[in-house]
Amino acid sequence: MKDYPDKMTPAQARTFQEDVLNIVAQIPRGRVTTYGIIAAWAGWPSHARMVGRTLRYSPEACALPCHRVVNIAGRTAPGWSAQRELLQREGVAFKANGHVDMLRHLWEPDTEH
DNA sequence: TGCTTGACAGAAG
DNA sequence: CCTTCTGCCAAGC
Repeated sequence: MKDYPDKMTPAQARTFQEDVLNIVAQIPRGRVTTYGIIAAWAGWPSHARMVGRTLRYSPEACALPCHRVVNIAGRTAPGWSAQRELLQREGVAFKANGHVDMLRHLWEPDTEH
């Protein structure tokens, strides 16, 4: 038995987007989370790419700390060099390979402070 | 309707 | 560590 639906209805797509933005808004300063984690928390484990799409194309995302979302390897978004500086400004440590130190900064919605 | 594109993830070489 | 490939799935064309 599957624990999640096969496809999103328009209504579910709206909910998904709201949940994504909602979660992103909760990421504490100096912490980061991943696309996959956000997708899973929104109830759609296999929709990590949708999270990226939502942040990329939602006007609301601009007002949120969307720079605190990186991929699971700690790599910042391609074509967005400013993201790294925004994070460093918050005290996020980067490893020698240019990736975020996930072990130190990874944050999950249910582990809030 | 069918093929291509990603702000992804994971495995392989 | 980096590149490439596969699986993933909504959007665009």
